[in-house]
Amino acid sequence: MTVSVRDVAAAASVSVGTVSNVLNHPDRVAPATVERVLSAIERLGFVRNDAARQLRAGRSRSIGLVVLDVRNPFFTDVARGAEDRAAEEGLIVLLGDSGANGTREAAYLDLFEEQRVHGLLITPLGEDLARLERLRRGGTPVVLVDRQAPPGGFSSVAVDDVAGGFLAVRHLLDRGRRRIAFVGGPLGIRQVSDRLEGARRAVAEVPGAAIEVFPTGGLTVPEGRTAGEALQARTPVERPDAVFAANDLLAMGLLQALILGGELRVPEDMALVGYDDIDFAATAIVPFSSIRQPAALIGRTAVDLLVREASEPRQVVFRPELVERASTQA
Amino acid sequence: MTVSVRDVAAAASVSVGTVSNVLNHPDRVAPATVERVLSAIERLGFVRNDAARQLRAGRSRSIGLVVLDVRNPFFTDVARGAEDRAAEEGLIVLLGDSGANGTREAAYLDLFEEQRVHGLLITPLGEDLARLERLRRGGTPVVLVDRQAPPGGFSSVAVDDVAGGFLAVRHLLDRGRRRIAFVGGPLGIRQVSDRLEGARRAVAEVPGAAIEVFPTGGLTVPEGRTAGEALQARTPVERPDAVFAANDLLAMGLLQALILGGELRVPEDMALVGYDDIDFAATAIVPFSSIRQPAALIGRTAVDLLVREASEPRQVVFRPELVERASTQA
DNA sequence: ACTACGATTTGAAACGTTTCAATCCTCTTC
DNA sequence: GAAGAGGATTGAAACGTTTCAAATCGTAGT
Repeated sequence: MTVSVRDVAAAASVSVGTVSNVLNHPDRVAPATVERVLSAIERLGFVRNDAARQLRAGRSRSIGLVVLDVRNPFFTDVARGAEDRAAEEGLIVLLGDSGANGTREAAYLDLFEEQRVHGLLITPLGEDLARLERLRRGGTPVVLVDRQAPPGGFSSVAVDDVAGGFLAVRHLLDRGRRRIAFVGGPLGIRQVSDRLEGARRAVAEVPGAAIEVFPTGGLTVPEGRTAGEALQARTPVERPDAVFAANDLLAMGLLQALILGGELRVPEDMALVGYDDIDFAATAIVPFSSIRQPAALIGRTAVDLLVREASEPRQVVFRPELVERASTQA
Repeated sequence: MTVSVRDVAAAASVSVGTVSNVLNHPDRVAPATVERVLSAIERLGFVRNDAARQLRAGRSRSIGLVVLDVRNPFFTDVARGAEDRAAEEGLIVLLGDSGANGTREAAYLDLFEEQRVHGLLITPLGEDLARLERLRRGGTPVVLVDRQAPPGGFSSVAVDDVAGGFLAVRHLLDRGRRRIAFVGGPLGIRQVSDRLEGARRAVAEVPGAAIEVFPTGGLTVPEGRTAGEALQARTPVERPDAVFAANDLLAMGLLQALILGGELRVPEDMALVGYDDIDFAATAIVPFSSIRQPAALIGRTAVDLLVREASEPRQVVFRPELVERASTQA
């Protein structure tokens, strides 16, 4: 049925070894022979079988990337950065979406392990890194994405989420707000708890400031909307005067509930800061302030570390920065 | 180095054939033996080598999906739908991003062909389907996504883009607008030219209405911004009073240029309709009207057709619908 | 006790590639 | 004209799995 290297060899009157050499080491083959083999390949419509190639090589040329949510523009930007860098190395990226779900995460890890991926990029869900540790020991380089690893262990590329949370809430306090709401969850996700930690520190520095946590079940627009309705329902005296959302999707949902659904004004009644600075933040119904992370660069760097992993694990940490917009104007 | 089926066989004192049967046809093996093999697998940390598996099987369990732009939420929604349906069939989706670039599209096709994917889902770039036709004849089912195929050829799942364009512009005309701008491009992309075609038909039905095309180099936010600046620069008398953007990312860019960058009001000075109805349209600085397409359902259906492709190619066409928002209020 | 039959298990072949030691040529060089 | 160098080519082994015909075992029926 399908054309194999053997058929090509026969058609070009050479051995299979030569055909393989034409494909992989053209310099070792006489130009005239290369020509002849290439034309046979063309004529027969031969297409390399990657499975056989990998089987022989012992390792594939793809790297697995497991993210928390593909629908979050932050992660697609990371993916894009990773793909670009991977392409430079002749590698391709397989994108898996764990949906912040432990079972799906495990399923993708199984899959990538069976595929003998060249390496693994992952935004791990919980604190249990045993599985990843096993993989790493088995010879598959692993890079933690958007999650700082303790030195000496995994390579990692992350943004200082505690600093980011601090930055966000400090900004709200600077604007004179004192009753801060933190919207985000589940707290089991490291990014969320770190951002909250930073927020608390900022609040601790200012006498009279307080923070209240509005936990959510996930980092999505609908969850944000639900939280917004809860805020909305409060009487003016017991209502926070500012919100820090753990990511921009939540912030979007909050805006929907506060402005479209309710009658609150942003920033007058409630200031808002988000996290990630996705493209859509600048064009939101009230363009909102956000903590920017260099998404594409994170992806790019992750692949970088992966390629060098052979030598030695390294931890890279980027600094987040505040982008001010209308949602926190005086 | 790595544990193979042979090692497991030795450890469990059975033949390799039996190990394979435990993995693939447990019912053919005596319960006690299954137990013994499973425990050996556990003990040795055996992981199936997918390359060898595929080599033997002749075909992989993954299906390739090539989209025009992963950063467009419409396509990630399609991907999500496809993944869900694929998971039900025990298949996994490999996501490729052509970036509306012929070279990258070809590269992904090469890759997927070498991987002997189970099937291919693609939003093809141009009109040249010869390559896909060859693939199909070679036994790899192909489903065209978001692009209608002529009956008898490929399976396809699409939305009637001409109808969508018609719907959008008809709505603008109903609102009393007469000078319509169409923002989109390149026109080589079928979706774009179809939507324009529908727009023209709507205009043709109303005496005194005119349409002007503002071509863009792509369907992205920055391209929309550029087009917006061009609109912005017009004097009031020669400026259109409504815009139909070929997709929502363009619409976002237009909003940025018109409102944030300029001094035009939406919808008073310029009404706006987008296409795709991505989640962010409802929360834009001016929530804008858009033509909704059932993205996740499209993905889901595409996999559905793929699985059935063996039997007979089918063409599915969904109807787009208008969602009205503030950008086209009276 | 003998046969037949079904349930288990076995072991070698096959999938299509790459690698590598061995072989074959063709020129140089002395 | 012989020896040697070195480029080009060959062909078999190996990668790890699944399949399938054949072998083995145990048991029920007569």
